[in-house]
Amino acid sequence: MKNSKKVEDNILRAARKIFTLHGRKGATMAEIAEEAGISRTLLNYYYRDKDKLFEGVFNDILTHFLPNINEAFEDNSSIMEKIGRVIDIYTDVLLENPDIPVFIINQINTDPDHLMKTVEGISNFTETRAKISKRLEAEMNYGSIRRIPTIDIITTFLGMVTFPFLGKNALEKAFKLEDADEYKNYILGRKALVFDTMKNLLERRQKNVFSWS
Amino acid sequence: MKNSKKVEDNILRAARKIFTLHGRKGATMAEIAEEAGISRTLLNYYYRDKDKLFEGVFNDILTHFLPNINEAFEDNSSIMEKIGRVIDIYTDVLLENPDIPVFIINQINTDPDHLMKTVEGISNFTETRAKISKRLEAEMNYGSIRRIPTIDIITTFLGMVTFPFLGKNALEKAFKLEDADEYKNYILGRKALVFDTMKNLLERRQKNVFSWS
DNA sequence: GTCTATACGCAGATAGAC
DNA sequence: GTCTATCTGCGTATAGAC
Repeated sequence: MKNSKKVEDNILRAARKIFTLHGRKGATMAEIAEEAGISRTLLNYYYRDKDKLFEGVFNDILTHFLPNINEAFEDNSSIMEKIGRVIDIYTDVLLENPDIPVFIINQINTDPDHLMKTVEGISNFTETRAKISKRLEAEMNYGSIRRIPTIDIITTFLGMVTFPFLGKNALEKAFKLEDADEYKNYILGRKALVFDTMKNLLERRQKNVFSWS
Repeated sequence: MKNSKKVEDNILRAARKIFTLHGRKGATMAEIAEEAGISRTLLNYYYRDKDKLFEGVFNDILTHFLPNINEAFEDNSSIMEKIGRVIDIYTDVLLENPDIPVFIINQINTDPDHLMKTVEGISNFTETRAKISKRLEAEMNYGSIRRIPTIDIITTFLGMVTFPFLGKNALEKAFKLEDADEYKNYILGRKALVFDTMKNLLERRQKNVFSWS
């Protein structure tokens, strides 16, 4: 049983890579099998068909992409401290799983309904989302952060955190990040920049700072 | 000739949609033909094979994605005015072609070399890039903007501008943007937020503002 | 669990009539 | 330019031996 567990993990890793690269339709069982180092028929033994395999990868990715940020909202730290922690958590998870953002974006574009429904069905997602909204609302009422739409907070955060992973291959070439360490250091150093951006987004300031015309 | 031009444009539009959705491998000629409202064989008449069609879509997209921002760097306006104009240009182009970011991200992940080489071969890309770098360098030396790596400027800009398009379908559902106008207004309103973020990134400030630990 | 052999359908591409 | 018919190969999936 220990060995078959190991094989299954390896299959999931290989399948994730190929599905991310060529999409649900474009990926072939043969290529996944080759990437996993097993035969096509053996792959079919573990996952009876392509759909089952995709669902396996899909669920595996979602559980990683939705790290438990619940805990960050449990203690009595300040809102900016919480945001710093969430940036930390997401950055570290994505450094370990850099292909997750590409996979999710493709899923959003090919089958958004399936994605949203699965996400809502997972553990405490809805609960966590409500908790975060409530906290932000309270902070805005109190005046400790600026009153801006939640969608702006979320897209700014996700855009800043995920884009370096979405464009990884191009960034490495365009900016000559030769080895893996250079890329990793760039990502780690970026945590502070993301935090500063979120701070700038949320902090209270004089009016009309947004207009440039 | 006028009619065949119209048919070709329609094919490119359909092909772009299907390639974006299912990838270069996953997209089928039949589905593209159906989307374009013609038969498979007629599609083969216009584009002899799938590769030719993909290249057609690819080049079409690149010329749109690399709008001529050269002009923005020609006059003697301030650096922030230029950035405001570039945000304007990109936002407007992407509103007209919202699937471009997804297509590019997938291309980055499946065949980055091909992408980089094609980009470098296009019009005045290299020249424009050099001009922008030079200008940023000069501003940093002069002290009018903060000294930060170009990669941070580029990823912040591209992440802020493209993410709402990459995640369009999910954002519309999560934040109940029911009709097309609501999404468009959100994107247009976001221009100011992107500008403010870039301003915050580039403006000079006291040291250590980046640390939160 | 892992292999070989095989069946079946789908997708790409061309020939040739009109 | 647009159609019908057809060839060929690839990909999925299962049967069955070991």
